[in-house]
Amino acid sequence: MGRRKTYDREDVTGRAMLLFWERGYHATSTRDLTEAMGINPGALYAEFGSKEGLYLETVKRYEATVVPGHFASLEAPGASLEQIRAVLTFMGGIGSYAGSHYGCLLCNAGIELAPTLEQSEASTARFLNRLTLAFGHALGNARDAGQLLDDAPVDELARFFPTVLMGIFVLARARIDAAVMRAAADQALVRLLSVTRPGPGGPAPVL
Amino acid sequence: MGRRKTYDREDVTGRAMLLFWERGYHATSTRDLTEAMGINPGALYAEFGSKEGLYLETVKRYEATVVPGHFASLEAPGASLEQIRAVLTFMGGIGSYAGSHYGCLLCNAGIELAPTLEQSEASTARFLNRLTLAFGHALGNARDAGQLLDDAPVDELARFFPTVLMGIFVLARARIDAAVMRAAADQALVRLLSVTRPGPGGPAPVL
DNA sequence: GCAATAGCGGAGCGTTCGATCCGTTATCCT
DNA sequence: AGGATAACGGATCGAACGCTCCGCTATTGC
Repeated sequence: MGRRKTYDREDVTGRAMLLFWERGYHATSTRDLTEAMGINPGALYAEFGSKEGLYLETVKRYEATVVPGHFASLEAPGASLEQIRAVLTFMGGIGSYAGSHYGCLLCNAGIELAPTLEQSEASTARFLNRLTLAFGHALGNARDAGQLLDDAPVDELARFFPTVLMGIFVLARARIDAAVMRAAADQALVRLLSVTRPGPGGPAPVL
Repeated sequence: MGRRKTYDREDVTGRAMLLFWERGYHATSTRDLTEAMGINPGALYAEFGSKEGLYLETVKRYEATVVPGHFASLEAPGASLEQIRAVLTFMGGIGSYAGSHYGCLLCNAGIELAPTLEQSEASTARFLNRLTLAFGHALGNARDAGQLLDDAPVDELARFFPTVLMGIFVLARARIDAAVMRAAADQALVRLLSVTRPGPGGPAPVL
């Protein structure tokens, strides 16, 4: 009974996410948030408890929507060489997209909040671990399918690629020339190519 | 004439730098700063004009002291393969050092402030460019000395290595397992090894 | 239709922010 | 020594912060 909410929780969470993503946590005030979300302070605190609570909720949403949008292909059962190449190529090119200066919310969180907010540190660690597992999964599949040399250091590569991506996210947020990101991704791809077994079903040309 | 300052400008700038480095810009209040610097607000504003002015001064100091401490070897006239290997190896190992969760002030600035403070974006771009030139310089020397294959993509590698370092800085700040950083640096080293010419004066074993 | 209830709207809470001001104290020049 | 000057110390400014409260409105069950 009683009045119905005039807002949709997922909708307003998404709007808040965009704001935190673009400006960071501290540079986004509750006033900015309520305006962008189209709700009043009372609703914000009834729904999310605190600014921090709202922030953590936007992180959840990011993990549930944005992250899969880019990495689900790597996490898919059949992920293999082709998916790794696609992800690295795409990330190398993000500098050309409008909005790339948002960077990655979880990478931004790792820099701005990890030192002072334990749950933020945890979310970045979770993200890194997820990426490592995803790349490891795809690399393992590739090796099992005979696409990789037998001595390819799968575990090391699975840690290497996410690190390169973090670097690219930093560059994107600082609006560094897109060519730098592209070069970085290309070199990561060359490293991948160097452990790839030639032959049918093998690598497509990278450069 | 008049009373002498009871503080040393470089000393207090250094203290402020440590605070900004550890906590970021917004999470550091002027009160925190004056306490750590051992001066009162009046002195801060007489000396630096504003919190932002002080911050930009700490960035200058960082560029003048901390950055050369890590990359002067690459910028030195005789820099070559050995120096590149040393820098990458060191950075791959920073996760083992106490204080590595500070990350890199200029990388942190690129994430937290680049979107809202133009001069901060510029400082990160300047840093990236500096690293790219430094690696390019050392790689060029290495090629000229016959340490690299003739078709080694010097310019691309000079953009690749700084990007990997940025990724490592993010990981360090988020207190990710040191093994991840090490693996990332190792793979960058392997990529370098793959364009290295075998022979006398050539590469030492990496792994 | 009417009381009960849940959400809306927004004024305003106490606190902390970045920044300023001024009485006091120390130092320099003559 | 003494006047001029510059920095100290810290109280305090207005604004903005995160957050709360309450009168009002819309919706519910009976």
